[in-house]
Amino acid sequence: MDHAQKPRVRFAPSPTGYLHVGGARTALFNWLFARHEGGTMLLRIEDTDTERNRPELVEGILAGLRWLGIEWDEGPYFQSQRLPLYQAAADRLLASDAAFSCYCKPASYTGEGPAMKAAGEEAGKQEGEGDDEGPKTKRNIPCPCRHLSPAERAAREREGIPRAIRFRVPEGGVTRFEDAVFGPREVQNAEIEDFVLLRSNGLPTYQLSVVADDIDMRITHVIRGADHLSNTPKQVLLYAALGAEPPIFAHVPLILGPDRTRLSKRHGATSVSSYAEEGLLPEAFRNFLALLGWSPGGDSEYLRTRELIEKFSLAGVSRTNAVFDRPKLEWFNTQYLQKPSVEELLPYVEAELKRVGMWEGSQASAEPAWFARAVDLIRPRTRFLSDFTTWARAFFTDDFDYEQAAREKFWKEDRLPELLAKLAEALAALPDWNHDACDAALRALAGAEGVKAGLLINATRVAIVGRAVAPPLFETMVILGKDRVVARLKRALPSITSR
RNA sequence: GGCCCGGUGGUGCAGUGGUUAGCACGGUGGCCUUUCAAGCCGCAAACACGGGUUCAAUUCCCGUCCGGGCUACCA
Repeated sequence: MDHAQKPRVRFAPSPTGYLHVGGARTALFNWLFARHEGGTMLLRIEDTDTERNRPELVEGILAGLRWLGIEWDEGPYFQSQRLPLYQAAADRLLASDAAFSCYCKPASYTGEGPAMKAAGEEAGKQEGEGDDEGPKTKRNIPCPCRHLSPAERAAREREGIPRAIRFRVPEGGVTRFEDAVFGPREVQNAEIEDFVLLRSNGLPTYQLSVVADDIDMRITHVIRGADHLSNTPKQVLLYAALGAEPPIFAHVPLILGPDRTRLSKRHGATSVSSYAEEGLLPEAFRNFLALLGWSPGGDSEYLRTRELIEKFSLAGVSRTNAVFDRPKLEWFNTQYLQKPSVEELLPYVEAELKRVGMWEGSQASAEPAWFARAVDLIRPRTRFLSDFTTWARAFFTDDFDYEQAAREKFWKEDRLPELLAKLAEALAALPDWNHDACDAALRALAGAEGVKAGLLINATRVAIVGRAVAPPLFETMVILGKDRVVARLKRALPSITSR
């Protein structure tokens, strides 16, 4: 039955930090794939490292996914609540001699402490700890416990030495698998060390828990960052030892900072939540992220989510690391601020107005139709949601001020107070309040006074919205209404004089 | 250090054993225009380098360089 073959994928973050853009992109690819294939997406929290795990961060990760609009069909599952499964898997491996007990002190049998290269430290992850004393070379010295006799093992058990469980990697041969992105892969088993499955505290390591869970949850496609590519052979070995068929692996390229090094804090905002706070539209962020390491082919890059889902395929995933390009992200945001229907945008603008306390009791909240017209008028000039409450503030509240640069640019002319006072009078006398009437009244005044219409237009704009950059004047006047325009014109006079 | 992956304008992606090497962002010039955007039109800008293989390499192979990943009782 093919309905039984529907793909099952998962996003499996570890709560050691917030949801960062790399994780978000991985989640997005899984989600797009699942939706495209009509499959199932699960969420699994990989919290088996009690040292680094911060339970309180889980909510933030979920919030980030929700903001992005990535919904999961199952979960979240917590590995910390599934420990018996891993224990059982370890027991089976021990029983079949595919694993063995190790009594070494952590890392004591290898060459030495961290012999990592300078570049490896950069991620700024944890404390550098060990100093540059240790040997620069580190060989994969096999763990001596691999060959312990039953008697020796029993002796150690009697002594109560803590033990970890390690996988017994086959002596020779090669391990192969096919990666949907990187193609056929082949690794000499001799290159793989006897990795730890179960720590001495009884908790599983990533290698064990990820495989045990992916088997148990019937995951068909493992779509994850390419940083996991090198460890995949270990997992393939585990699948075999556990008698399970491995899933299809698809490793997606990493996201780098502008300097082509791993994206990190010093490259600026890397958490999804910071983009939410900044006033980006989730769909814009999704569109941007989708194109990092994936190409739909074709010329257009502005792809609504439904199109992304339609077009997504693992075949289009690139093997080259991608650089996070902030300017392009902003471009996408302006696209999503301007192209979709106003109705789609309204909820976001409403939320933004509420966020800064400009919603309650406003015309925007009282008159939905007016609100829609105002947003439609303002949005062509916005780049962020926050623009609605910053430069477009005067559309929603009388409490605004005059931008200094605007005053200097358009309030130079000495006659302005006099002219604007006359304009206020003329406008107040208008029987009908519409674009053409306002336009005619202003131009008539300009003609009569012998000044260019532009002078009045620009000065008036600053007077009624406080900004040099704003929507076309007469449309703005119509939205604001006669009373407000006249009042604001009069209110501005003293400020112009005192310029 | 060892093992592995990658390398097309500044950036994200297309693409091909023979192409005027395509699109988008950004940059730049112009049009439009009451401001500023948007929009439209144009311009500059790339196959990392060195060897091969081949009639022909951006494309296939090797090396170098550069970048990245893994090499944890982290994920």
